[in-house]
Amino acid sequence: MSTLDLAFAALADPTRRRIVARLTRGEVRVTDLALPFQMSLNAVSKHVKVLERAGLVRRHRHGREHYLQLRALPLRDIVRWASQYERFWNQRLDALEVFLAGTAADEEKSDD
Amino acid sequence: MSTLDLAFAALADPTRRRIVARLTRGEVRVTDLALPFQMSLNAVSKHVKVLERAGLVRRHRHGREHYLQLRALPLRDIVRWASQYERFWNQRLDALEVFLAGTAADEEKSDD
DNA sequence: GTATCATTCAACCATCTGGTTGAATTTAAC
DNA sequence: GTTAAATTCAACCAGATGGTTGAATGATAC
Repeated sequence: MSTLDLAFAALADPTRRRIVARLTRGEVRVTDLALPFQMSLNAVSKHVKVLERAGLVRRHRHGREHYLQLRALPLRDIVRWASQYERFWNQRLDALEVFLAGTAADEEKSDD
Repeated sequence: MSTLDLAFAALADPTRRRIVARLTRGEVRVTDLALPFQMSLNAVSKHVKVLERAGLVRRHRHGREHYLQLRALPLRDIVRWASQYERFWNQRLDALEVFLAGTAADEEKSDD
């Protein structure tokens, strides 16, 4: 599986996106991370492992505690990949915009 | 499932990302779309449906032919979501960069 | 050293996924 | 109107996913 595959797949789960969001506030232990979630610690632990495999989380052990840290580079790759298509979301959003855009045609082949 | 969930999940598959890329060159029929892929037409058809459900592809029928069109807005949502974390991939890429960055500390809590 | 805390490992389960094949549907072609 | 084309639908299958519970591991506390 490619790194992009892994990153996209990891972020497809809302629990894992919440974990990513949580990690912006700094390192957390697995147990603390799991607290606000309505699922077992084991389930959260598995989610963390998915994020780790995607390179989105780094872990460093300190005794029996595992501290988790955000690793954002895969997010940059995702932004880069998706940004290729920027010109496609700026154009032809819906019929109204087509109308409003009116004569301001751009170079792309137009179809509806 | 949220729209972000669906978009991330849809893009986690390399075949579907190839389909998205292909659609930037304009509309295609399902059959033509399927040609370069080493899988059955049915498999491609299913991939297209996943992209449709995620709002990344629009279909309009013209007789018995289904023309597929890229819908890029969900990609914009993904870029928006991931870009929240930009500050996290610009900082502390690895130990070397930390060293090179040297005294140029920023406001975020530092941990390793 | 024994009890306890933080975490993972392992097994299990239901559901989803990505592929297949074969039949059905709808439209075009002759 | 029969044949053929474009596509989906349906059933099936193997493997992944997201959750559970219970046991194992490893470090701390006392």
